[in-house]
Amino acid sequence: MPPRRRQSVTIRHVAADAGVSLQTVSRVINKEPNVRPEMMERVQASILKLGYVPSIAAQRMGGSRSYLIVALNDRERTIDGWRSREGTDWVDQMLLGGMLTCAEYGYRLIVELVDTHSDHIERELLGAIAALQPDGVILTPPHSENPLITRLLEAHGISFARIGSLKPGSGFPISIDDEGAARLATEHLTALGHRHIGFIAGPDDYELSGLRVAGWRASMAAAGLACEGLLAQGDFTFASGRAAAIALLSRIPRPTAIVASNDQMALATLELAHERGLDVPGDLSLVSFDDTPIVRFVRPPLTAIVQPIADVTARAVELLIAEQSGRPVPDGPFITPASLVVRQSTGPILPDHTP
Amino acid sequence: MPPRRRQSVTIRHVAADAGVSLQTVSRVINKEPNVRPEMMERVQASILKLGYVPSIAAQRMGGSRSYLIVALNDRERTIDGWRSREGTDWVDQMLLGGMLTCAEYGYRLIVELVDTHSDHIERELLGAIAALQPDGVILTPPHSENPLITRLLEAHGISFARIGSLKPGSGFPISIDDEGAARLATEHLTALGHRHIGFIAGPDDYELSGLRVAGWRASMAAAGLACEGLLAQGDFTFASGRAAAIALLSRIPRPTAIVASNDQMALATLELAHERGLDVPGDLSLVSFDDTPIVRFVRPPLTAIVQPIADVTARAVELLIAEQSGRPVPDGPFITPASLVVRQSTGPILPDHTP
DNA sequence: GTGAAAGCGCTAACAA
DNA sequence: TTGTTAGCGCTTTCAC
Repeated sequence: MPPRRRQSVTIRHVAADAGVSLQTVSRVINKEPNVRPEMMERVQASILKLGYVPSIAAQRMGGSRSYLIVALNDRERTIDGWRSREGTDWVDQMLLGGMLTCAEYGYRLIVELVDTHSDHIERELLGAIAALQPDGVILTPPHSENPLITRLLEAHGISFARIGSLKPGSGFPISIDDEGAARLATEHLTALGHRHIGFIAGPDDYELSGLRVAGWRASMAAAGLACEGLLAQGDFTFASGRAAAIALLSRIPRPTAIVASNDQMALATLELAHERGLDVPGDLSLVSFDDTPIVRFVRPPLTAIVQPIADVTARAVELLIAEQSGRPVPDGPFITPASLVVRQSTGPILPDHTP
Repeated sequence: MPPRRRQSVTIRHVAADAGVSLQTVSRVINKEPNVRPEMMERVQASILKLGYVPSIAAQRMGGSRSYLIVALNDRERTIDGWRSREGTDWVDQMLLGGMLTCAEYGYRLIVELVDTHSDHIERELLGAIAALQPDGVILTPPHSENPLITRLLEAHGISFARIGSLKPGSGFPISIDDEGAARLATEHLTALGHRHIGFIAGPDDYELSGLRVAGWRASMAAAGLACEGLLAQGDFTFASGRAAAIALLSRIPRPTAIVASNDQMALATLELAHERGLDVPGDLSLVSFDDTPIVRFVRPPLTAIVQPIADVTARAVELLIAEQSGRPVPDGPFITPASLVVRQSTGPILPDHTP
């Protein structure tokens, strides 16, 4: 059994070294007002000299913050992503934006996985809250819209951000501009001359699925194009993407372009196109959503909507910490624009094209 | 400013509900012996009824564990990996193995980034230790061999695992079988008839670099082949891989096969081969190390050594927790075998091959 | 502006 | 086997 470990340098040591009370040191640590500059300097010198760093456990016990932010992800989806090693870097991008921003403010980000479709989700979440006492929680789809979760957080007075959700209600609604992104993708295709543009939607339990469809519809309407028979739905898996692509490519006239709501479904569409002897982009243009690493390595590299997940997560952390600190925070919704990267899976339609 | 949050259900509530002392509840929580079964049941019933979960901050304050394990990664390398979005899923695999295993035991994994080549590495690490008071630390290359880090951890009495390091000394040495993996790769090639097998080594500050070279040398020797002029060195980056590949492919006779110490360098070699009009695997067989997602999506998909990072990390967590709990732990070193996935970048050499 | 007090939720040491 | 006591390191009162 390891020895009982104690803090080597505590606030007490600093106080003694600087010749002030514990309280004064505490005030300096927390950058509170009402401390004379010379006092502050003296204390800070001692802190530096002794290499003092406050214990977050003790800070929390004293009734202050825990300096912990929890990022709540869907267990099944996340683990599947890790196991399958298909290059989905959603979690990495969250860490990139979330961890680094947390670090700037002396916070830490802890990733937690919970089952969305479980009856014991409340128990799991309560456990995490009780154990960690986080100062804030970042909800990711499909948790962002789960009333069990949002209500529980609200009841406990814990601030949270809902990534990928724009509904009003408590918690910061924060998202990329899904509708705008879908418009961007569709307009890119109409500008290339496409008139039959299929769309593969995501599942209904993601709010963003509907928004992306709406963006596509709006863009089609603006270009005076019909949508009938050009919408298929998947659930973000490769298999579902294949099924959707089969439906779209069997249509007559065959669409000359397809926008898929995520990379896996786009990849499935690409594979099917190749199987059917369709050249991409010669016979079929393809736009993907997410821009996970692999879409750059397939042939042809896919034109894709880039999801600025790191930016969105960084934003979420900043809002959470600002609220914690009592700083004024605007209401939102907080929408980050997405961008389109044109690669080699989209091209102009031939004027004499007869599908 | 948010309201001062307190634990809603504390050990006190449970004690009152069960009609026992705080200490008895504490004993039940910590599965200590010397509690009558009926007492235990009564307490556990109350815990379940009230939905009690101990606060790790308070547990830590009481002088017990923090239930936190820190995974220490190199800041620059990690952030570069995330930013470049090249599909490296090292962190994901660490989380997969580490988080899930932590969760089994009621622990949490916290990822920390520190600069290896910094003079303030001690300050950074001390800060993390003081703030978090982790029960264990997982060191990843190139931290695993950094004496500044290992000494500091040792001085603080914190158990740690050194991933990718086999040197004796404190901390659990735990690694994949790098030498065996390199042998596996080389033998695969000799079995296909290759006699000029080049090797691109990693940088010297990674112990595994040397081990992989040793495995290659051993395999070459066993097959009665010479190594002269067939060894080049990179630093795991794409650019360095390209330089190394140029060196190897300029040699006369040109190697008919190359083993690269990681994926990025293998990818660089593949690109160079294509530029020079070399067919893979017709003119050049290529084996990669790591098997990150993208190597399955390039043309041709690369034969690769699979790094069981999740397994290794899970192992590290288990050792750390076992030591924490006072359970007996073997000495190690703990070596996890690697495996080879044969894809389409390796093939037999033609008998009449004249490089 | 600064300091002294009490207490956060829990566990270690001790006593019974 | 169980209960009592005294902290852990910090922050919040509330005095001065």
